[in-house]
Amino acid sequence: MTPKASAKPQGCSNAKLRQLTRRVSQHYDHEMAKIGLKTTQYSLLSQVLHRGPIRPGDLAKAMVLDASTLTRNLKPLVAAGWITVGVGADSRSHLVAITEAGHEKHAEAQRRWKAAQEGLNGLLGVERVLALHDLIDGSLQRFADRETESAS
Amino acid sequence: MTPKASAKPQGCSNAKLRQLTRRVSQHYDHEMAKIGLKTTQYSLLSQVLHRGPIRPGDLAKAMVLDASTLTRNLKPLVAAGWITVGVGADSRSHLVAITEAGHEKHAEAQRRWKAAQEGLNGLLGVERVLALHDLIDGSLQRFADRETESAS
DNA sequence: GTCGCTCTATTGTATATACAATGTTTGTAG
DNA sequence: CTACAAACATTGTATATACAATAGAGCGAC
Repeated sequence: MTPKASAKPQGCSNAKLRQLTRRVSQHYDHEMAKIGLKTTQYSLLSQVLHRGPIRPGDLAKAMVLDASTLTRNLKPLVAAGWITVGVGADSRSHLVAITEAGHEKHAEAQRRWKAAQEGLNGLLGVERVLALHDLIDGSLQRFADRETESAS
Repeated sequence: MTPKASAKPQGCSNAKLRQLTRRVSQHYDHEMAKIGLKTTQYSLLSQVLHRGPIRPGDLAKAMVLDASTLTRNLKPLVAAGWITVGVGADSRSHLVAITEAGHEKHAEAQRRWKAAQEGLNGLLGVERVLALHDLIDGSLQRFADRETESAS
């Protein structure tokens, strides 16, 4: 038996992940704060730009977010006039879309995002970031697969 | 130039990380919910058990948490009688400690935590989890190093 | 000794997050 | 056609999170 095969993760995977997420989000937030945005808001704006107009439920699924969380996260963006939530074909469903002002804000924010992204690459090293992306993507896929299975 | 050297991370590192954290935290939370705890609360209980009695500021630093966040996260645990916040030697500093009931709750919760941890290992694969731990630890170290530098 | 500076922690305010409960609309069984 | 189930989104409630502002206690300079 190789050492690798018998090694077991030490410490709480969840706690470690949350710690790193706090650090990284703060890094991005400090950049975004210069233009009055949170990184979560930039993410949302970006997703609506690329996927919208889209129903809230579908957007929540795409972002791996609870639908109720999405509803609440949209509020400040709607209040700022960057996003609209209108009625869809079906009167019980809605449609989320980006506005002109939203487009402009996104373009402005994208420059900050790139700065933050490159800052992180510099701090952690590009190879480490690439490795992290791979592991995260693979892990997210496992979660997604499990959901698909259980639905069958 | 090798392909590896020129590769750049695609997509937002922060968004990816947050997505995975949501998934993983939900996984742990579903296990912890059986005994009426959030995983963040288990983490806190665990840290106070191992490090306490400890001053709030020191605990916050150790957990990479804002001091104000710690103050608030302690409240439900203090209300439940698992943790106490008393005065320290210096009358402006406090001391956080675990109670008898806190010990018992922690022991109960630890069994759930182990189940969640092993469930995650099974879902993602032990090697992937190990690789994630390494990358997270290395990344956290980079952040910590930067702080030390800037303080010098 | 007292005025200001630093250290420590908490409270004010806003967002992020999720589960449970609710409301509203649509479809369907009878 | 009516009563019930399914689909969709939101609101109720609680915790997590951070920055800014506040409060209170020690410590030094003079």
